[in-house]
Amino acid sequence: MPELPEVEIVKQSLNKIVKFKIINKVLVNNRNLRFKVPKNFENSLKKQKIIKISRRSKYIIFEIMFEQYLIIHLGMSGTIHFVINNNKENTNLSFYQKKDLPSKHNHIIFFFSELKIIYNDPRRFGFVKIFKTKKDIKNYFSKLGPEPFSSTFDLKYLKRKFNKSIKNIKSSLLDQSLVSGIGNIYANEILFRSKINPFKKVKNLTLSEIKNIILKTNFVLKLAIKKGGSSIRDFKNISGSKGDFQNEFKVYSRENYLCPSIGCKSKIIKININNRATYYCKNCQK
DNA sequence: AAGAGGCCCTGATAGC
DNA sequence: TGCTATCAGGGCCTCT
Repeated sequence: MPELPEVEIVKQSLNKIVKFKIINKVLVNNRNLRFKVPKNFENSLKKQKIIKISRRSKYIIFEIMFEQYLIIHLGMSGTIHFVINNNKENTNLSFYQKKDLPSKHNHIIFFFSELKIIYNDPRRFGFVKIFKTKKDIKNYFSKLGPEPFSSTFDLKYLKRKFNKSIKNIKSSLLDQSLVSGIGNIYANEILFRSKINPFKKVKNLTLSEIKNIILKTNFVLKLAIKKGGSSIRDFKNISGSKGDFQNEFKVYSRENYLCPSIGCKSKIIKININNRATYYCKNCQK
């Protein structure tokens, strides 16, 4: 599920339902996530007020009074959903209520006065962390490259980085220290729409190709956010409804389908690059 | 020291 | 039906 657009959707929903609310209680059912959930986790958050929820790359950040930061990473299979308390059926939050809740793998539950937030993650590649100072969280994110929408993710920046790299463009887009938030689905989709072969060495990209990559990165990610993200296996937003971007896939998970470009008779190829499934059209992507 | 590969884990699906 | 193998949206760690 979770690349930048999906995490962005979750973040937006969380702001609608728990911003300015107080965490009454935290229950950890399973501490064995990607990293062990620390012993003081529950107590650090108990009775604390959430100021706002933001996002950096694929991380959700809860800013909590006073000067405390909770980050949640959803890994490969993490989802967040919520349940309204029985006695509050008719709150204005009912609209978001999730219909059928997963029962297994509900590892962490955050209780609020009229609802609870549940962190579910079958594969447990996700994790939570708490930072006590702004400096600590800043430091934690210091290795991340710019956000794709940020003005520092520009032609000059990429050209400079690409000149020093022997990598191909596909693995570069997945390199979170180059640009943060793009995952395997969107890397494939961005390259198709840029008409660039995933194997192409970044050193050999022309200026107009790099420009195009920036443009298409923005286009694809923004469209995905607008469509509510991609749902390919499990739920997506916190209400359990699916996103629509999977219907916009041009190449991802479309091996042997006809290339969607008008007039192109080639079939979409699937091949591994750095152990990640890579889909592309040999004819359109040079 | 950048870059490639292994690995953490469960569940869905494909193939026999 | 029931087994085994393969694959999945990520990122940390180790080795070269």
